[in-house]
Amino acid sequence: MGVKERRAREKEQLQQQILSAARELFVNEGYENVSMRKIANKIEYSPTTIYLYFKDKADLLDSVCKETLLNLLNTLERLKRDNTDPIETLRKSGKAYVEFGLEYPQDYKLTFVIRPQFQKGLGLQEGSVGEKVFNYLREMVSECIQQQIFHQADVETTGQVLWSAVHGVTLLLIDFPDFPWTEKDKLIDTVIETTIAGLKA
Amino acid sequence: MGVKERRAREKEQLQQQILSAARELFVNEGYENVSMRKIANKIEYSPTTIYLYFKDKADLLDSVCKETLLNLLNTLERLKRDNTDPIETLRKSGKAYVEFGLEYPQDYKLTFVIRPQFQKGLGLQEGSVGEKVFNYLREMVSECIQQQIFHQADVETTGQVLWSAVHGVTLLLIDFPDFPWTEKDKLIDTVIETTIAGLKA
DNA sequence: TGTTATACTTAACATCGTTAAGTATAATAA
DNA sequence: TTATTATACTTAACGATGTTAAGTATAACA
Repeated sequence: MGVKERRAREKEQLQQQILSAARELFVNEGYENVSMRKIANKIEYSPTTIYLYFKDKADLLDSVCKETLLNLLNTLERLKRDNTDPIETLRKSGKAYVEFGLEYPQDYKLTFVIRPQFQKGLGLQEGSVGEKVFNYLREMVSECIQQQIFHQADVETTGQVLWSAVHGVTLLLIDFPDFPWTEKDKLIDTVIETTIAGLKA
Repeated sequence: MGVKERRAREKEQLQQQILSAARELFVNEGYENVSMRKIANKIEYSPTTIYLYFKDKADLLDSVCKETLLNLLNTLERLKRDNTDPIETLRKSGKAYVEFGLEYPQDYKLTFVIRPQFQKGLGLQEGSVGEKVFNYLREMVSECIQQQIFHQADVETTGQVLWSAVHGVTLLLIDFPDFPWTEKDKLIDTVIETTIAGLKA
């Protein structure tokens, strides 16, 4: 009776194959410039096959995003495990957050900019990966406040200020690649340092 | 010999009519969901007529955004005229920037998020209104540095850090209206205060 | 060996941005 | 006033898009 299991395995493999092809194309060519036919070509199936595995193109991007956000969450939580100093963890987390956005700009923009526009409140609703990421930020900030590193005691506001800073610099770097930015790493570091310094003051 | 002038006037009127229709549709339905045919319908001309006035759909978006940016620039420059204290002007400008974004969220997103996606690098090039807005920021930061208010002497980096902060909080407030934010004005003020404090430190 | 469910494909639809060719009409010249 | 020319706009079409309905092989089962 292993037939059903094998079939299920094969389906899952193809689903993953579609997902991988879509990710690669989305990242390299941009969501709008990737057609279902292009994805189908890449995996050597007919375009309609994709619809047996994903509701539509947006669902496909949704799935790609969820995967990458899980990666981000993993990266962040690994950081927390390896570090004991909360302020240092916060620093590294901020950097990792921005770098994630720059590595997967399409995913980042869909999740944090495009999708909320059409599906209001769906980006950070309960149980979503996005919410888990913000919860991670809450925990870190909370530790910093407990150790009296930050002057202000409001976890929520402090977290939101930090998030604004990293979100802002991430999107600016993504959206205006030709602007004469300060060297990328220096800018990111300065944004994070400035915000932390401001919270300490 | 007023014929030519009248003709030119009529052409300009139609151009403005197209622009207005496009803005209204873009803002209400989103750039991607608005077709050239839909715009044409609204002004009761054939779709191809639009191409006699604008190179393509992206050019149309470009023009809409330029208008929006000019509005923002006007708001900011009025602020500078009324104020002498540079740090106070900076504070108020930051607040005005965010409030502009929240008052015209669709325009803001079109200009700073959607357009760069379709017209790479065209948002802040030389002579553009976007560049003028950033130049305004440069001047203000420059004055603050001259008066030795900010510790760091790098005008560019300092400006970019400030921009990241206000851009970030603006977009977060627009895109996640259902998130349990700290009270709006308090959050905006805290973001600006924190960043300025960090730059002073 | 015949039946049925599964996995995939073919063909088509409506719509998109955009271009080339064509047509009225207004302005000019005779 | 009439013929010519320039201007403003439209019609028709192209290739490509996301997506759906209908059809076809093939594998699994009775």
